[in-house]
Amino acid sequence: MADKNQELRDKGLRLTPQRQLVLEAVRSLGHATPEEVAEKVRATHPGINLSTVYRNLETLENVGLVQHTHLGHGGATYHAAEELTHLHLVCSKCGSVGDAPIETAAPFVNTLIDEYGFKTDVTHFAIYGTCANCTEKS
Amino acid sequence: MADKNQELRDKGLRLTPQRQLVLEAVRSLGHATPEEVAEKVRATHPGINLSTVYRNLETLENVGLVQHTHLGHGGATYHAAEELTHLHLVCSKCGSVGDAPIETAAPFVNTLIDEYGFKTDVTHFAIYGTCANCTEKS
DNA sequence: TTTTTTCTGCAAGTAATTTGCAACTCGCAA
DNA sequence: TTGCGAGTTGCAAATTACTTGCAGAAAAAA
Repeated sequence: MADKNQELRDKGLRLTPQRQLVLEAVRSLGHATPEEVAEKVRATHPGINLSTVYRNLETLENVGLVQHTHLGHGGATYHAAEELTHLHLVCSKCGSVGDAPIETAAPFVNTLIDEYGFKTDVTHFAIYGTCANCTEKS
Repeated sequence: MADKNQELRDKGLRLTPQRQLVLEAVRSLGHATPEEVAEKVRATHPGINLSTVYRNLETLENVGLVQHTHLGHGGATYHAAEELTHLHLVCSKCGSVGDAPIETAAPFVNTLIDEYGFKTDVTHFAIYGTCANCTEKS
């Protein structure tokens, strides 16, 4: 607990219960929209305000503890920064979010750098497509 | 002109001036948000309504003449279907949209299919990163 | 031309996120 | 341990981006 306090204070942030709850929620949920984070937090702290969740997600992102990804359809989803070691495979049929190790894209990433000077981090955005499940069904 | 009329009629669509203007705007703009399409169309046809633009983009997408991509930040961008033969390299620093041929990602796409059964079309979403220009500057 | 049916404009409605502001509270400092 | 000041919160209103309902307008078919 002391560590966690430190972790936030080190970034120059105040240690408020709301802030801690938001960070814990993001970490335990893996992938989550702001709405889902709020829901999770409210399970133990009903009074928390949605805009507080939004503000804390932004703040935590600024100090590098969480990051967000656009999984399409306007909604951003957040995850803890330390979990960003995989690609997001989002199924546009069923909406499921799968993972694949980052190495899968390594050659692709290198090609983009070598040929276009474009440095990309494939963990920061979603890869859209159709998952194995949905492919079978159709 | 007769061809273009045919092109829409063949899809079972009515040939309205608004529709034609929206399609032309998408084709001439390359990448564009609904707002930008509306702006372009209004340059020659001030009376056109924004919801008409949205509805036409949706309609045109349904018949396969245009497609949209999520270039992050909630906003969808549209482009003519015939142009969809490249990846979108979006710079998160300067916002510029670059292109790369689809072959660049072919091995990556194949790996996803082979190992995860995940079928993706990399032209449908943006690849985020930092463009060569912005990399130099920093 | 008349009829049928799709489109359009307008206005109101949503959903998701942001912002202004007064009240609050965390952390340092006395 | 108490007090102060800056960072935070809650609330309500504002904004943004898009959607929807509907009546009248205008294509295409008859």
